[in-house]
Amino acid sequence: MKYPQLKLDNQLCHRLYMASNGIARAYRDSLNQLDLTYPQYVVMMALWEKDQISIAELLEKTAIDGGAMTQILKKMSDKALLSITKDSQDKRKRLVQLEAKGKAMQDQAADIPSQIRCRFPSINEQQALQLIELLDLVNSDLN
Amino acid sequence: MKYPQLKLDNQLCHRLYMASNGIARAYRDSLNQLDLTYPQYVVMMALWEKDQISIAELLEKTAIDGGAMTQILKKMSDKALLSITKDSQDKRKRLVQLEAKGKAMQDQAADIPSQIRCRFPSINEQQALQLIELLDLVNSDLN
DNA sequence: TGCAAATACTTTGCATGCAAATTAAAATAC
DNA sequence: GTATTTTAATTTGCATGCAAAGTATTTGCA
Repeated sequence: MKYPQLKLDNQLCHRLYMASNGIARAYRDSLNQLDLTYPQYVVMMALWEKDQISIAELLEKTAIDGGAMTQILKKMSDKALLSITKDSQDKRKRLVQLEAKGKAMQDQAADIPSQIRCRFPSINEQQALQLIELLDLVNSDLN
Repeated sequence: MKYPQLKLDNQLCHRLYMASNGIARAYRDSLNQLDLTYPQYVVMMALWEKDQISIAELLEKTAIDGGAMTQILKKMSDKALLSITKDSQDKRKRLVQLEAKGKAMQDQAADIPSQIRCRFPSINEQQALQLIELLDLVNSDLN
């Protein structure tokens, strides 16, 4: 190997790629029971925290792509999880609010985090917190 | 908020999601100059390390999806970066080998890692290594 | 030997992630 | 006050990631 810096073993990004895909895969069984994809679950978490927010605010909280968000919200609206209304103050904005079904789903989702946690026996609490801390540093550098 | 475990701020997975997408985005400028996407770059790194490997071996090293790999290799083959031949021993297998253009690209790619590294001024070397260590633990639990 | 099971890939259909173009409405500029 | 710019979303086209189905070979086992 001519350039050690090009070895896959030395790539932080490749590890993030594998971890991100792998964890999303780990969520799949739990989320299938709620008929949610991972990005849709993220939208639900954002709305459970704060309902009645604009799409722009939802984009900021979730870091989901804007183009994808339009499609995601349409599907979630079709599933009666939420509804979208025009903001009467600023007609460019649209407001997202949870419907009854979406609100009720929160109780069913409450167990998911611990289910996922069980999938990572090699990581103790301290390491999980450390990982979060380091990822926050990474993300802070991404603009 | 009824369930603190559902807060976005407490989600390791969401941070991984943001970091993975964000870093891949950070690679984009550099990779555009080589006319490569990030997964294609990963394939190149795998082949620079070890040429003449089967698609199965490439899948294992890169952790790219099998269905996607077929398409990715086709595009890379169209770009004359590599070629694919049938294994004469086992006709189910196909072997991937770098073409001249793909081999030459390694020199141009050699600067990419340091370019990316500069995008993360908040992370020192020790933290980068620690992050790699923790991600390896995560990935080891993802079998 | 003969055939079911496993392997190595490919194909298909759906759900994003992303960049770029587009539309509509509000904010600013002059 | 109208033109220009900015902001909020949607649309479009392309590249995966993923599950499931399909194809071609090779193994394994009776």
